Amino acid sequence: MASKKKTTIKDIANVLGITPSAVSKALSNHPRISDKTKTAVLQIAQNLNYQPNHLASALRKGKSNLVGVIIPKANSHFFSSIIEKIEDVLNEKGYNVIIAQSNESYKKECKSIDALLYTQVDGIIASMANETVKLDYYEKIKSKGIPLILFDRGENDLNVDYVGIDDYLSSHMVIEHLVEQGCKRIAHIAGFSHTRIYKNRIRGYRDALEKFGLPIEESLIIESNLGIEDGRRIMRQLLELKNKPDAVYAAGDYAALGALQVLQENHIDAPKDIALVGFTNEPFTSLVTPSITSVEQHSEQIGKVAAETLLKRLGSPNEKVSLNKLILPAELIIRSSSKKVNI
Amino acid sequence: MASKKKTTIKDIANVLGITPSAVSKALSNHPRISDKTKTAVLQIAQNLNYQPNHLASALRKGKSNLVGVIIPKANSHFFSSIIEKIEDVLNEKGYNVIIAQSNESYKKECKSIDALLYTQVDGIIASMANETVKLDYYEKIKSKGIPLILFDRGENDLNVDYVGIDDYLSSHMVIEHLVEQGCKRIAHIAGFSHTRIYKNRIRGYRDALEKFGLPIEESLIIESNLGIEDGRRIMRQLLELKNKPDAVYAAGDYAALGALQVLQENHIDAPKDIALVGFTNEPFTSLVTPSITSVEQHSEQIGKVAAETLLKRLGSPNEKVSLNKLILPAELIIRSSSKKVNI
DNA sequence: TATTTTTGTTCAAACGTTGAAACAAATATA
DNA sequence: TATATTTGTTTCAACGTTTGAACAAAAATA
Repeated sequence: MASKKKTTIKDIANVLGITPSAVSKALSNHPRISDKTKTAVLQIAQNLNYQPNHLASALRKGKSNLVGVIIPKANSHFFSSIIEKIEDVLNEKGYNVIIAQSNESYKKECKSIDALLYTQVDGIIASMANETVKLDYYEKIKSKGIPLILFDRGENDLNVDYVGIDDYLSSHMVIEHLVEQGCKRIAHIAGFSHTRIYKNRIRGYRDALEKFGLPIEESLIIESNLGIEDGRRIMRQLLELKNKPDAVYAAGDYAALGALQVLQENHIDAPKDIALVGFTNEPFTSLVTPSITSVEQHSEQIGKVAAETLLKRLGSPNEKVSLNKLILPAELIIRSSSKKVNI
Repeated sequence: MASKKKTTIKDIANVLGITPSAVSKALSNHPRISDKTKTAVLQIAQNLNYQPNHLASALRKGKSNLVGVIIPKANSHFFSSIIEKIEDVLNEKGYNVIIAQSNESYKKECKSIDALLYTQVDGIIASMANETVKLDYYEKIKSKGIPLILFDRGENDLNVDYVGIDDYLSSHMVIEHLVEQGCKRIAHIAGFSHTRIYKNRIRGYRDALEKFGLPIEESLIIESNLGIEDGRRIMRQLLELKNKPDAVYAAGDYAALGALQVLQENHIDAPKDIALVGFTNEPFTSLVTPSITSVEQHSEQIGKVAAETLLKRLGSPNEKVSLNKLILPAELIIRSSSKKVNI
């Protein structure tokens, strides 16, 4: 079968009686190659079904045209649509994208980083695992001079480009909305405060309460991993308080969903008895009954901007471009779970 | 900064006063290299922070250790957990995984295939886009002699290894369950019959009805893309029939969810009035109320077997191993939406 | 016609690693 | 002690492409 031996630039050269180097130049449209040769080369290349050997050219050029993307989990609309957008933008410019999932594990994240470095990616776009507190592996990327862009889950200490939303302001939007609905005791199912975005959401929550003259009660702020089970557990915990909240703001949609389930199991009406707001605007928030109010982060936009920022870095390497901290606007999507009927 | 020039095998050789080739052999634990040199090399490699250049070794060895995975959309538990498992198995053996999403588009799928081939992947694991009917690009993979494994969405005509579940039997399980619940008029929200898996689900549905002595009515079988909107549209259509069904079997969970929404909007009780069964066991099926009965395909298992099958091909290339058609068992997860209370 | 410029191509080295073959030294076997 | 074997290393070419320099021929300029 013809499948065994791949055709190389050399084969084309032989057919035409010219040198491989001429073929190479012809293929890359070098100005000094005659149009005659160029068309001839293209023709033969087609005939022989020539496919350039990326490995060889990458080696020679010291550039792999591969970009690594590290995400906690592809299994969410948020991340998968970001990836889709990143692919769009980078493919357009001739880059291919390698996706690695950390599964929220620090160890897996480190392995992924090593794998990407080993594959000689030209750049990395990443969102950190929840678990990650040590930044050594990210420092490693930086120290190799490989452009690194963080999105969503970033870390200020790293001093790299970042794309995300204004979590602090988003919390304000949420609280403002709930206050407008007449809520006075707003609980916060929070993410772990060692992660920047969750810390900011907590800060925003506190400051907003203060702004609206509501008291801050520590018993109403509970940190977790924001999974469904966390939401269930914490909601139960909140319902056991002598003084129950009249609203719950969860920093993640899955936690919000868990909370909703517990409310329904206890025949507590959302939004009438307790209003509920989530975060991330996962598709299911609009599918469950009642639909859940949530914060849309415009993931495609985040993906687009992250990819474009990387391209900028790749275009002008080791240039001392000042750091980009790109904060995109978020949007509160108001649904049934927080619309008090009596208002 | 030290980041600019990467240390190579040559640098290590220079430090130790030996040849690059000796270093290479030491690093790959060649038996003829003395332990003394080996430890020395390892030591210096560490000191100089040496990272092997994958590109060079891949070029030389004619093997990239990269495997491409093509999926329609990462945004589902089914596909993302398959990927996770594939990564597990392949990373273990020193392979890295490149993920490409086709977004159910034939054009994007073709582009992805080209990108993977260009990147010189050693093998490809793929699940075909719904849209795909022309197999030319998959033939291209085959013709290059690159191992190809299909899963879930496969195609018999391609003559390649396949991993999936027994769709025909799964339909039988569903119908049997519904019949046990006393259902007599079972509608089928089907996938497009040009796709093998959906064709088989339809065949299973028909044959099972026949087996249980139930009439087959063409008006109760409607093909679609199985999105939420499709489910809604088709459910409305079914409710307009003079003779309504008493059960609906959807070949996809999203379609089932859409159907459920329409039932609730029309105050039709599931399962009492109309029982409902979905397919794929997406996480949300257990989260909505009522929870939706669905078919679990054991995605991790599919991922594991697909990866292992590829490894087998990579291990013994161009060997005439007979084709593997691996059909794994599926499982019906019975939930509220199909449990008739009066039985 | 002599000289410069332009055009189209070839030459040769490089990218970093690998592995077969060659080789010398050390060790074992006769 | 002479010869065979083993051990540890070096030599060298190769993987396929790219690129700057060199070169000859053709075209333009003087």
